[in-house]
Order: sequence, then structure tokens, then C-alpha cells
Amino acid sequence: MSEPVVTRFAPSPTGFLHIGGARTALFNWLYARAKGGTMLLRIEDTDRERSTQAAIDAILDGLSWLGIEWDGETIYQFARAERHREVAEELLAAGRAYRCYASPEELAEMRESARREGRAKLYDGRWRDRDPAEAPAGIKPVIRLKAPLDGETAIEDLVQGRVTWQNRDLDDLVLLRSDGTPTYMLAVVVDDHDMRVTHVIRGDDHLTNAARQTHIYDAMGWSVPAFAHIPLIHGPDGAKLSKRHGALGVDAYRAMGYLPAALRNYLVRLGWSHGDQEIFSTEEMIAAFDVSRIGRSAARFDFAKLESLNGHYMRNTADAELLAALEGALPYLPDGPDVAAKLDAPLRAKLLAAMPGLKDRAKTLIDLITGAAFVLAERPIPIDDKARALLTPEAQTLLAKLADAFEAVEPWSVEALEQTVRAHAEDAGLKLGQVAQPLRAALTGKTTSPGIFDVLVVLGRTESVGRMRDQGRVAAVA
RNA sequence: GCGCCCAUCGUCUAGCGGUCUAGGACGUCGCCCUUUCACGGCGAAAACAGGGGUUCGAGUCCCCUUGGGCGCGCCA
Repeated sequence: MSEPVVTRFAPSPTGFLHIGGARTALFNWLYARAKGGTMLLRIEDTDRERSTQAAIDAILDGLSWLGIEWDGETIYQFARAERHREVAEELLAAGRAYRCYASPEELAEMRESARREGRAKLYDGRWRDRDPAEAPAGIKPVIRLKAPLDGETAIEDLVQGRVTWQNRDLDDLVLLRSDGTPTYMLAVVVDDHDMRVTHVIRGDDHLTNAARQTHIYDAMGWSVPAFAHIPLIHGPDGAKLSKRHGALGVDAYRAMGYLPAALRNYLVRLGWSHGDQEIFSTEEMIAAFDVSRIGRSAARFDFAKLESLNGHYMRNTADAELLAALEGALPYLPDGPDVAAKLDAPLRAKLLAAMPGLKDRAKTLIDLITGAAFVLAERPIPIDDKARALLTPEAQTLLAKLADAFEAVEPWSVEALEQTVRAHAEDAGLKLGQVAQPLRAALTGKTTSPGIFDVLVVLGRTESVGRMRDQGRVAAVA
């Protein structure tokens, strides 16, 4: 009965896809999926000076890493400039727009006096009804919209509610620049209309634009789409999260070892809620999502929560799948390429075996690599200071004896190993921990690791005994 | 300066006039589990910005103040 939902994500390729843009894309995508509609992607590349192919690639790459897929062909706004110009001419012909010959200096003056006199409207409309015959020679005009002078303009925002402006505060915006290129305001309206966009979901930094864009829709006699202006994401300090303030691109989150599913889950809960639910599978998100549940206040970005969520997702990912995710992320992670270079079938098998113990202790894929260092290390393995301190002469003696015992343990299993170690500890009058810690130090070079018997099993008899002998010492020598 | 938006624990949020002595999650702090570290379990501290209304009754509605944000380009 009602028309199918069409949303769009419309980034300008002047930088990477930052976290706010990623969430906007996510919301557009979720809404379209939730309503059985489509999400379109439009690259707003009309600023020829600042748009770059690198930025376009980064945005596309970021979206696909996040698992956000758009429908249909990517639309490039600049390619539609001719159509935008047409609409401007149409408006001009219909008397809904006019040529303005004001110079930059005049404009600056107008702005200054408006500000001085406390007026909202910056451009005074001096060419609005002026005879074109008075046009100064040799000056290329811009085309401005004849915006309504009185009354008010309102939008029924799906998130913000009814928002109203007095038309006397809104001036005649430029549609076409003096060089004949369309402005953003014109291009957005024409494209959204031509693309049959039904729902414009974007950051609330565009809220004021909605009023002015409404004027263009009205002038063309087009129906205005539904707006949903979502609150912005701020940095931990409450200031705007933007490129200028050190915000990160989504590629940075990939490089920090976050899983796309975790980032999606974190992002969806920033501004949107579904009762007390914190964890959402993609299917659940789609089923539960609605713009009416989006809050109106800005949120601060909290790395601690993202990290916690990421840990949750890692623990709940099957070992093989997590290993695959790790391998896929290796090219982007610090030291990742080194790991990738030495990753062969036997090593992969060891990592897989170690994964249950590793993933419980990791919040990010970087943690996973750090934790897996003992698997990756080659004899003689590096021993850190805290581990070194554990390797006292007594401990070294113990390790040597234990190594002898390990030669004979059958089978090489957690159970058999534990039995052997406990027996040794008892004989020596030591607690299990007093034996386990030096053992851990010799085997992993650290004071923390997965369960020590799991470590032994993952490493195998030869490697384990070898590492123990590297650190061990027979009593007679000491 | 002008316009618009926002305001519940440190953070993300639940709350849609009475069930709120305000719930959940992250973080913090205890305790338990324990071979380390995690994980897990249990528990604690922690918020309705302030002031006026409306109402029998306000975190929930209205107004003001304060605080924050966004916008005000021939950028997008």
C-alpha cells in the first residue's frame, strides 16, 4: 500500500569514512532492511577541489568491511551536474529563482551588517526583484532561489519531532554558482527526488539544511521526503568528533583489531535502543530497528565499551572462524604481516588448538596476537623480566626434573600432565602454583598465559621439554 | 550575534503521569572461582542540571535559567 522505502547514504569523498558516517550508513541500511526497502549510495563529489579517488576508495572499503551493502549502482553526484543545472534553469524560467550579481565584497558587507544588527538573514535579496537590465556588465551571476519571505517552514522530523523556522530568518540560497556548477543544496534535493528517496536519515548537523531544502522541493512542486536527523557522536571529551579533532576512519578500528560485528553492535546502541538489550546479531538489529527508537541527544564515543563488546564477540566466535578473521585482518594489524609471513599449516593448527585459551583473554585481535606470542616464538624464546624473576635456581632445578618426567608422560594430555605436575609438587612440598608459575615462565616467557596444561599440549612434548631445558639446570651444577 | 536542537549514574541508555525507595550495560571497587591472567558468578558505590508552573500525583507535560551541540559559504 505505502510506497517502498528508499534510503541513501551520501558521503562526500573529502576524507575517510569516520565513525559518525559509519553509523549514519548503518542506520540507513538497517532502516531499509527493516522495512524491506533499498539503500542507495551516492558519492557527493561536487567539490572538485577536495574530492579524491583515495577517499572514495576508503569509504567503499570501510562500508564493505563493516558489512554494509548498498543496492544498485553507486551514484556519483558530479556526473549529474547537467540535470542539476536544468532544474535551476527551470526554476529561473518559472520565476522561482533569479540571477544575483552581488560581488563577494557586497556579500561580505551584508553579512557583517546583518550580524551587527542582530538579523538572521545574511543576504538581503537585493537582486530578487531588480530589473535584469541593471545587471553590471562582465559579471557572471549566481542563481538564487526565491525563498518565501514570510510565514514559516516546518518539517516533521522522525527523530526530532516538529521543527519550525520563521521564513524571515531564511535567505535566498544559491542554486547555481557563477561558474554554472550546482551547489550542494540544489544537488541534494534534485538527486534525492530523482532517486525517489523516501527517507533522509542523516546527522543533525543537516537539520537547518532541511528547512532550506524544503524551499527547493516546494518551488519545484515536489513532495518532501521524510527526515530523520540523528544526533551526532562526540568524542570522549564531549567535543565534536570530526576529522579536525582527530577522529578516526573505520580503517583505524580495523587496525586496532576490532571485529566488524562488534563495531556494528556498538554503533547501533549509540543513539538507538531496544529496551535493555545490549547484544544484537545482524538479524536482530534489522528486526528491531526503527527510527522512532532513536534518541535525540548526542552520544560520546567510549572505547572501553567497544572493547568489552569486542571481547564478547571474540569469545562467542567459533575458533576456526576467529582464526580466519585474524588471518584476514593480519595485513592491517601492527606486526600482522610478520605473523602472516610465518603462518604455515602446522602453526595454524597450533593457533587453532590454542584459540580457546587465547580468545578468553583477548579484547582485540591485537591482544590475540600478543597472547599467541608463545606459540609463535622459536627457541630459545625471549623471557621477560617478570618471568625471569620466577626462574630462581630452585625453580630451575625443578624444571630440569620435571622435564625428565615429561619425557615419559603418556599420553601427552592435559589430564596426564596435570597428574604428573601435581605429583611433583607434592613430593617437593610445594603448592601447584609454585610449580606452575616457573613452568609458565619457561614455556611462554611471561607470567600470564592460558592454562599451563593447555600450553603444554599446544606446544607438544618436544618443544615443551626443549624450552624447559633451555631454562632448567641440574641440581649438581647449581 | 542570529537561528535551530539537546539535557537520567563517569559513559551508553531504560523510563513514553502513579508499578521509580529510578532498571540494564560498560567502567570503577569488593568477594567467590583459581596454576597466572582472563572468563564466569555474586555484591557495592554511582544519575533524574536548577527554578517556576500544570496536576490529586512529574524523571515523565509547559515555561524560564544554566549548560552543551549544530548551523549561519558561489563547502558538503
